[in-house]
Amino acid sequence: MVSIKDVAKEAGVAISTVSKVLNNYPNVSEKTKNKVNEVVDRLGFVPNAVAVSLSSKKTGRVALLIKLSLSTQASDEINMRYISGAVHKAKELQLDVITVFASMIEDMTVEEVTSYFESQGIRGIIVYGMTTKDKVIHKLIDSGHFKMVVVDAPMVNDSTSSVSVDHVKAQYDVAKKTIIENKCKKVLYLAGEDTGYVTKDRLLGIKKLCEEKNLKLTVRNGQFSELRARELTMRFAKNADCVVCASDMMAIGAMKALIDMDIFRPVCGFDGIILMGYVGKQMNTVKQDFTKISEKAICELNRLMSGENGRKVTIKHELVRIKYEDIIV
Amino acid sequence: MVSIKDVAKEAGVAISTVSKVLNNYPNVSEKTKNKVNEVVDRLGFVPNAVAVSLSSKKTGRVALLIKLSLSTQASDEINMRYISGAVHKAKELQLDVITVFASMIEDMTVEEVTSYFESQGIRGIIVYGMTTKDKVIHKLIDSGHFKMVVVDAPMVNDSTSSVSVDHVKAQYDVAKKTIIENKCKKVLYLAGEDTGYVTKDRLLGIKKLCEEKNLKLTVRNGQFSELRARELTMRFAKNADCVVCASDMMAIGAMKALIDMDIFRPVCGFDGIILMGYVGKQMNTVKQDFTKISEKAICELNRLMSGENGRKVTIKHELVRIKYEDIIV
DNA sequence: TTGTATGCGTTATCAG
DNA sequence: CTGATAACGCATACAA
Repeated sequence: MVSIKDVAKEAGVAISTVSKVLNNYPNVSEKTKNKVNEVVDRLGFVPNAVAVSLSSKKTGRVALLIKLSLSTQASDEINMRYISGAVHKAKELQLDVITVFASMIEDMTVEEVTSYFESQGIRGIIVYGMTTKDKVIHKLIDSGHFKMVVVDAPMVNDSTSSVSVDHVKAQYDVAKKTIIENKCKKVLYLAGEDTGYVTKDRLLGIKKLCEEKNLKLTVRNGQFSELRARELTMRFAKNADCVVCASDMMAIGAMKALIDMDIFRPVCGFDGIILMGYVGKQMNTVKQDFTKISEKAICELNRLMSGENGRKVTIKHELVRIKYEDIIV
Repeated sequence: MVSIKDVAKEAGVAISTVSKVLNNYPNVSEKTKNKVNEVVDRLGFVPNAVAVSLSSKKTGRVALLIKLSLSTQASDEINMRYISGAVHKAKELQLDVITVFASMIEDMTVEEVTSYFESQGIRGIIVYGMTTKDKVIHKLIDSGHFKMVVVDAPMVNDSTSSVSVDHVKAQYDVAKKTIIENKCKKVLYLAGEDTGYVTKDRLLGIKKLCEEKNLKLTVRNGQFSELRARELTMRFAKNADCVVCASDMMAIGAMKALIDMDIFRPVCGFDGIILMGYVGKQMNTVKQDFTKISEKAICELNRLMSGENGRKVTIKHELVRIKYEDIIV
């Protein structure tokens, strides 16, 4: 392993000089700069990241905190998009990423979590899919100990940014499109887990729409569960003329139930997962670009880590219909 | 941040003594051991992983090298299982994991890849889904520079282990079951990408079966593609009485094609992904426990890193039929 | 059994 | 503009 010492010796300069040209310090003559760079290239020297972070006390190390709740198709797809978006962007920004699953820290106290991350040299954390019940994460955010970005939760303070699509508007938009296309009057809305922040927002969206359009709205808690959506659809769909769902998995459950019941109701979902193409019936849904959301989250974390303050970042969404022909590869 | 120095001072001993009790060295009196441990607990001291690895020159740091080939349902599900299995087991073994996507190193030379991983303090690498065309990875393995575990590829040497199910037997088993259940005579086999190591093995399995049972075998290259499987099924399924596929995605493509063609042929797949439950028809398939495979891979890497030699590890598979009722949550 | 001293590879602070 | 030198937090050979 070629170290800075080797470079220094070979170039006939001091270690500190090499360090300076590596880090683009001023006050280094062009001549020595060139000489050092030449040697660096020739020897294929790459700074030892471990030593750099020990010395500089800055790790640029980031943790992705991911919930592996239900092991459904949907969550796998979404989490993979999150991870790959983050990892790629992180490499670009020279950050180092580790993946942590919520289950790994679930019975730790804030202090334990803090020292765990600290011992790992973590400076920033991205939290995906946080709920109101995640007390430890709330405390972590309040402590201001780490720079944090929460995806799909409204936390913002000096060291915390939030990144998400506009769930209120997105739910409003997709439902409106579906309802107008089918001239509906009575909406069955299957909401998500009531501990989720997005659940509240999406509910706001559908309520706003129904008030505006003067539609009858029935809300049931489907807990983001395909099975639960299936049951609720069986029970309540007859009295409605469309089923608006707060997630694609619920939309799929609802649609499959309707097919089994042999009645037709337009259904719309939320997320834009590939599985929507396999159900046999097309549905409107909100396409969230999870990769991009995660890239933005990394960028935002980078911003925070360079000293800037937290803020709210909103990502654009898109309305789509997912067909089998479109997704088959 | 509480350091070893603080602990030493508080406990009234030398830093080296603290280090010794932390690392369970012999020759430390019970008394000081207790005292130190008490202080460690009280102060909530956790060793700084960065400093540890710089000092010991051993990082225990591991990279997961993942291919993000086609962004299909299947690969997301499989990769998430791989990642979560590895991350969890790694935490248990006190290893530190980073995720790297093949695309991030695809246009690097071996030297560049080596110094990249080296600079990141990586000592071991798990390669998922390697193909015969991955020249750089081959060279990396030959170099013996890192401890490596290849999942689904037959590489083994002093510093390299392979982990996978027995693809020959698995393909043989699942096809046999399907063929016997349906009394088939003429098999259409849709093989995978011919650069994949598993492709060869699975092909061996089906060939063996067909010879044994004296069945007519037609082999076509479906490239693990759902679309390609669809096309091939449309073209060739009429002349066969069953379709054996080297992957679930192809099985799904084939089954959907058969439904559209309005003819029936038993179809079997390979992998055991959840999506199989959404196709409407049940199929036999091989269930690979990707989480466990990845856990084993980490264990194996840990073994290699503690000085042992590479070997071949085989994981058990299972034959299943995936029904919608089973997977809905 | 315990403590001292040195080094790991780098950055940063000073003199020169 | 350049070069010693002291950190960073910990491990470890060696001395006591």
